[in-house]
Amino acid sequence: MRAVDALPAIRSSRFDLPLSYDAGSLEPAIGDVVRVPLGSREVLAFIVSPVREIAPAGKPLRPLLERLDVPRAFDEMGLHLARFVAEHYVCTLGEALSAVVLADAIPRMRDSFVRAARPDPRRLPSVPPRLVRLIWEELGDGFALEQLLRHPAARRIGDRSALLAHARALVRAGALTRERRLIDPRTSEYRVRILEPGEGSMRGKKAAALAAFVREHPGVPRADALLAGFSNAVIARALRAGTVRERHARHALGRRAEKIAERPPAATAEQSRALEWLSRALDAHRFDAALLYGVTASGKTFVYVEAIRQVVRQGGRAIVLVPEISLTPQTARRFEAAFGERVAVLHSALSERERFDAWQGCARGEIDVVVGARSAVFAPLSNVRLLIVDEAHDPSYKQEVVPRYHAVAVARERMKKENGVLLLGSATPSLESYSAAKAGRIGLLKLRERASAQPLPAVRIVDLRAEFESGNRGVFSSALVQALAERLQRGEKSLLFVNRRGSGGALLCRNCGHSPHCPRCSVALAVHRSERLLRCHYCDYQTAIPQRCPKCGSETIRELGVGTERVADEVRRLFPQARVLRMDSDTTTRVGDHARILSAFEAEGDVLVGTQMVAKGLDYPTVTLAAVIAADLGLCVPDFRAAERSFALIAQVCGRSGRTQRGEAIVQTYAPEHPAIQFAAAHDYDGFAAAELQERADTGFPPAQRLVYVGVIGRDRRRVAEAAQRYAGSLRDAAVADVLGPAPYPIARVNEEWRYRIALRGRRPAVLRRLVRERVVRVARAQSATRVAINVDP
DNA sequence: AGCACGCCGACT
DNA sequence: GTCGGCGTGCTC
Repeated sequence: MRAVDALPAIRSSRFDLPLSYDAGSLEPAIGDVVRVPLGSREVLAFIVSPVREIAPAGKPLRPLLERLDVPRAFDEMGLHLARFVAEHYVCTLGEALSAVVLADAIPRMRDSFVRAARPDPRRLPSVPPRLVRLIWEELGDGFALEQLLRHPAARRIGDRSALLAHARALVRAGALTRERRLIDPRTSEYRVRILEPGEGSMRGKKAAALAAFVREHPGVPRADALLAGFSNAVIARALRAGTVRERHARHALGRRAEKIAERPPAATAEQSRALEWLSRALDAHRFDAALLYGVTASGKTFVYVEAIRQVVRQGGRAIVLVPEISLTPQTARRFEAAFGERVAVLHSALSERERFDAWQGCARGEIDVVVGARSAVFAPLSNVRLLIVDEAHDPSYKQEVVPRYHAVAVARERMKKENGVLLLGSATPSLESYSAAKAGRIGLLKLRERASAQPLPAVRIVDLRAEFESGNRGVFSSALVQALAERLQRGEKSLLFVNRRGSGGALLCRNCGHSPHCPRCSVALAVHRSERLLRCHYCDYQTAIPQRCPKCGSETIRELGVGTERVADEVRRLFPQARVLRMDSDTTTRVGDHARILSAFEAEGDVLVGTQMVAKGLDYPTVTLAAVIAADLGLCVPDFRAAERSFALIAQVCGRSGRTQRGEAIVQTYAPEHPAIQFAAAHDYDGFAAAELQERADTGFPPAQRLVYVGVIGRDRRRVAEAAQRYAGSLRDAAVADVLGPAPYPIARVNEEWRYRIALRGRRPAVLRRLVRERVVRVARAQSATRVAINVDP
């Protein structure tokens, strides 16, 4: 008999069991989507094993019902990486696969209901007559459960589980019959919209710019035009006027015939050394890894491109991971220019269809180089010889929802499996990769010089305490005001980094000390002056800004701290003639906003005010001043990586300044003596890393030891606290790891749920994982009032 | 006795 | 995630 293992495609943290089925005459391959019986139901499942011949044993296997005619959901490497993620991050294989497969490319099974006989309400006392009336008078036959759940009248009758229970009762009574229908995936090939130059002419600045853009890049996908900052309205207008035409293309890959004949600059001595190391490692055809430690603007991308050239020349392939935020056309361009149509750039502006096409292009062998954010590490490319992680220290490589994987760890596993080379690039490496390089466990390639030979900017630390004492209550120190004035006078650009969006922080009543908090989360609400709202940055609860203190009625309720909005206003007040732009998650809600703001800044801006997103990847020659408005804010967060993150951020912000002409940086702080600030100002990563590694060794935090967080979450605070105590007690009884806590999370309540956390610490991650599996995950299945959230290597 | 509800464990 | 089995407790 021919048996094969299939994993039911059920997203559950409680179901983690590949089941064996009789393959019959089907020829299922790994990653195929099949229909299988499961108990009394039929569900979709993924094939997770090759077919094997077995002797018919006691009880017969149930059969595979059908192999669906869709492209396979993953390949052998995808399955291998999913298994790695499930094992390493303590989640189910199904959860891990959800990171590997494109959900929209998989058909779905949908429940729908067909009406049989309208029931007599007296015979079904448990079902509200209102619901029966709704179903028989308003919904059509074959209505989906989701349709019922979305109906406003139904929502008033009960919540999801109540409505589902009622529907089940009606099925049992014979009033409804239930059908399972297959919903086709939302993707299909050959359907990418691309833009080409047209004959028509029209007035309008934006439309003319679009026409020029399309002439420059004929065949550019519509998504790229959006990403480049042209809005749908502009595109629609240009199409109507005929200045551009749109057509459907097979996929977005054939377009880069444009050879940006960019002659590669000659390599610096340091770049050559790095490339030689990589060349040797690639030729060795076994796993190797290195840290490419290069200061800001030292030409890391050049090394990536040249190393990939070698790989491609030898018939291999490469993946480049970049933090989502740096996925600007600027970065992607370098790779497109070098590798043309053999590059797939996976960015957030792609539609599901385009993403699917790019994925299929990989699977069909049409792609040699993939550039993308975190999830691109799972791209179905074969023969990947080189995997590059740019800005490898960036926190966005850790996925914060299940599966909570770190792309660098997955990249490493992938290269081990494929005997390839892993290259981690950073100006401020994570302490994990830095200590690995220092200890000789991975290679260390250094780029100490900026490619332009410009020195790093001089950094001035401004003590805000002294500023306050001398009577300056404003956002800007006098040094910063003066530096800004000089830049404006000389027509140079400035960058102001603020680590908080909105106009400010919390409201605080100077009379009674009251501060309005979110009713669902335990955080203060942030002031958003321009929208005249208080907003929760965790659940987005919104309410009006009170004029008087809601508690004592005093009018002395004021903002505490500053955000991007307030800083931008302040610049405009001080320098009315300055052209000020703001960039944060409030001003970049739509696709293309990011690029629109950046190009406006490049073209005619004087001052750019922003959060994290201005710190990374920006490369504008005329920025000669970069400033951190309040450097200590990041140091106050209760996270063992607070200093590391602050150092990286300050170094990055400073690195934006003076890339091609001499620049300076200003760091405002209430804690000028803090090592993270001192070392960052001195451009001394090695000094910082040595001090911080010593600190981690003393306190037992990573990389000295490994960490697993066990979160216990639920609506009832007492039950959550009790469950957390039980888990902690049981973990301590095992006596194989340090158990810290439980303690409330730094934000103890989010969306009406309480959260307690236990930290497990030990030297051997496998021991920690086994402990969590045996004493938490297994037990958690039986608990319904609380759930657990496991975070390995947080 | 008949039936709704909640809690478990099984699902190949 | 979903189903069915089983025990409990309520109503006719």
